[in-house]
Amino acid sequence: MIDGRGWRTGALVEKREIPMYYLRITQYAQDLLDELEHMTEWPERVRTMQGNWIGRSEGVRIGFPYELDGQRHVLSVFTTRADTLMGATFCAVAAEHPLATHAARTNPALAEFVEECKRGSAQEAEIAVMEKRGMATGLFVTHPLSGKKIPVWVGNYVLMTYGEGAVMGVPGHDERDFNFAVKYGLPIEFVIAPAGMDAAAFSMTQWREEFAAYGVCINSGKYDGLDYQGAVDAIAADLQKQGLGEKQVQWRLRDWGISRQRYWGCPIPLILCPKCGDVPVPDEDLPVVLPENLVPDGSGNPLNKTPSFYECKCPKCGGDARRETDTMDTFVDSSWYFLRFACTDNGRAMVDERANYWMAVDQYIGGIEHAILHLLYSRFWMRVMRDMDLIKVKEPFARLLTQGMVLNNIYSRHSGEGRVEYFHPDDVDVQLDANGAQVGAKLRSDGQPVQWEGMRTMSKSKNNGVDPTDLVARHGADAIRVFMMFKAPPEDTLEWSDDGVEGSARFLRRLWRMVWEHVERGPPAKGPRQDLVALSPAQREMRRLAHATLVKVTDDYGRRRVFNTAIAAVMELMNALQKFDDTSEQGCAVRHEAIELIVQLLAPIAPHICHELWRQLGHTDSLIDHPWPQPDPQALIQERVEVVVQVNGKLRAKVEVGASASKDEISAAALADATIQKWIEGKPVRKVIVPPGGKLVNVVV
RNA sequence: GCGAAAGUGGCGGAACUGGUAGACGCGCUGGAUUUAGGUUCCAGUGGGUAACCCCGUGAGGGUUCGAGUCCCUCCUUUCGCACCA
Repeated sequence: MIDGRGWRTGALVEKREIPMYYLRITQYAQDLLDELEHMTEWPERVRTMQGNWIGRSEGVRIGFPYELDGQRHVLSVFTTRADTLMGATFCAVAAEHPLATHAARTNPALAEFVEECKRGSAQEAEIAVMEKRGMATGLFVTHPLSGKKIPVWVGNYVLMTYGEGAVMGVPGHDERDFNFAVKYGLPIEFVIAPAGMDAAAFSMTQWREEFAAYGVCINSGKYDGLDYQGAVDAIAADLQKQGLGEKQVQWRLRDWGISRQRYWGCPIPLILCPKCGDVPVPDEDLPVVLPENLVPDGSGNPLNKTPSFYECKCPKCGGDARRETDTMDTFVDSSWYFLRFACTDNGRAMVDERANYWMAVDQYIGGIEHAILHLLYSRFWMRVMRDMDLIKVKEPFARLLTQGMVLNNIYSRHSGEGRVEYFHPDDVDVQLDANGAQVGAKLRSDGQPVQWEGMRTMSKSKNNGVDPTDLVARHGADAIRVFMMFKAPPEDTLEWSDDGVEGSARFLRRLWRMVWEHVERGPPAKGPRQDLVALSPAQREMRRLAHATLVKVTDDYGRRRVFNTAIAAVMELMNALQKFDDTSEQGCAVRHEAIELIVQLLAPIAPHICHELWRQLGHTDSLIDHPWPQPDPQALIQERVEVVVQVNGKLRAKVEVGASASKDEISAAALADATIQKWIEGKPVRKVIVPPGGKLVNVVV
């Protein structure tokens, strides 16, 4: 939608009331919220976002009585700040509220305003930034506690979909109400004294953040002196006595409207009978099958123009009826498709017993953009199926990984008439300065400059997609896997880079060559033989590094679930091993052990190459059947360790001490160091701090 | 606007519990090998400085012996906001 018109047809967009089918997700709000707490294998931020989306708030429903056409009615509002009720100076209702409709009947200006509000956006983001406007209805309601008459306004910021489509206006203690009151000259009353704020600071013209703070009731008659909770409790009790309110839990979550006015979705299996109402399609007539020969012409749902689809008989009374032509939101399908993988061959039921065996999904992967809707709808759908005895589990996804999207460079040229042409990064040569920073880009075919628009999500329209099959053919699937796992943590966006893939391929070639040379040098059939006591310091250090890498990589894969640092650790080990040119029998045995570890550690990332290298190393079993290696505690022991010495928090020297040195020994060694002596010369040493771990000393002078 | 994240060299990122900032890789520079290009190998690579050193994790303040990490204020970017899915 652009400027209130559809971008394709130019048609004016308007809000319209359409009867729709809703799924009552709100009925499960509490359980959907409660269970989040136990879903520890989901990312924290997704759980937080879902919790906020469900949006439980505890407050008070308050009734403002009024008379209309001689009959007594009550305008209901919900508030989390019932303590401010005595400061309510107006009420505001949504444009769709019955009171607004009623008042508009006799008030043309109001009718026009109401119509204007209805034309406005329904999107939360747009409502939030639009100008707050209102108009008096001329109607008044009675304040339930003070008995004062207070005016009812129509506000374009009041949502019909939240609560009952009406709010009380407390300009003294709500910023939105304050601005509204100032704008329209409505009275402002201050009824809360925020802690630590001087009462003289109250202003009738300038909003201050503190006005909304909790505090003690003032100017509130019998409630004066009560704090937030005391006032809420007392006011709720008084309202309840009069039948004009009670404590209530309100949810931000709305019911799920699933009707879509288009034909390429799953049919809603209902028949609309003028006599019997909405009648479900009988089981034996399911599924309802859509015609496949329809072509949308841009003027609404083609099913509405297809009598062969919508004309039918009512299953109850046999009379002429009309089949529902709205179809379902595609989120409906995505809410349970995963269950069907367990029972694809069952054409008689949604699921069968096998789904109970396989569910929940052990590891679900999806983009962060699905953090709320898809993942919440699926959780809801499972609960419904469980309540219908179709399945036994209620949480669909045991562990969730929200992976980042893949980005690539975008290059374009903008022509005069606002047209844009996008060029594939493969067809562009990049110009670099002496540091390797990108300073420009040219199209290879004509040598003329193109504009770089940064790294963005791969898409057809931006012509920056990459076909993985070409790359797999050129470098092998292992190299692509190593690149993708190495480039960034899986949750982060992945910036595509041909050079990066090249680097991963180079790394794997280096590994291949290293194993090859090792195997050539001596028959591994002899097996690794190490006399641990007789290892030289260099051999011992090599062996320590290999086992330390094993510990780190195991932790990264297991507890931390990050792969880029695991691969980096293996690369480090390989770099060290390449410098280790010890060809003695002991040296070869140490190298053999380290190489085997590398092959095993890398196998989850580069399975094909590692499988083959494992066999080259003389094994007859398959690597995938081989148990994960265990570190040798003996190998991890260090005799001497390096200690970093700081003076006033700045790194000044490094000293070596025995691995079992005490704190006193460490600080003595640090203070004895010549460089440190120079730094502390002439200044009294006030403190020497040796934090646990014994890897660092800070000398404070 | 609201909710959720993120911001570290030329680039992607590392630093896990407040303790050596820049691991690892890409790129770049120089050299070796090569008829040449590519490949491979070696060395260097945050900024300033002749050096000692100084400065540096989006900006500004604070806590601490010590802050990329904790606290406060602000800026920017990304995701979501219910009819794109």
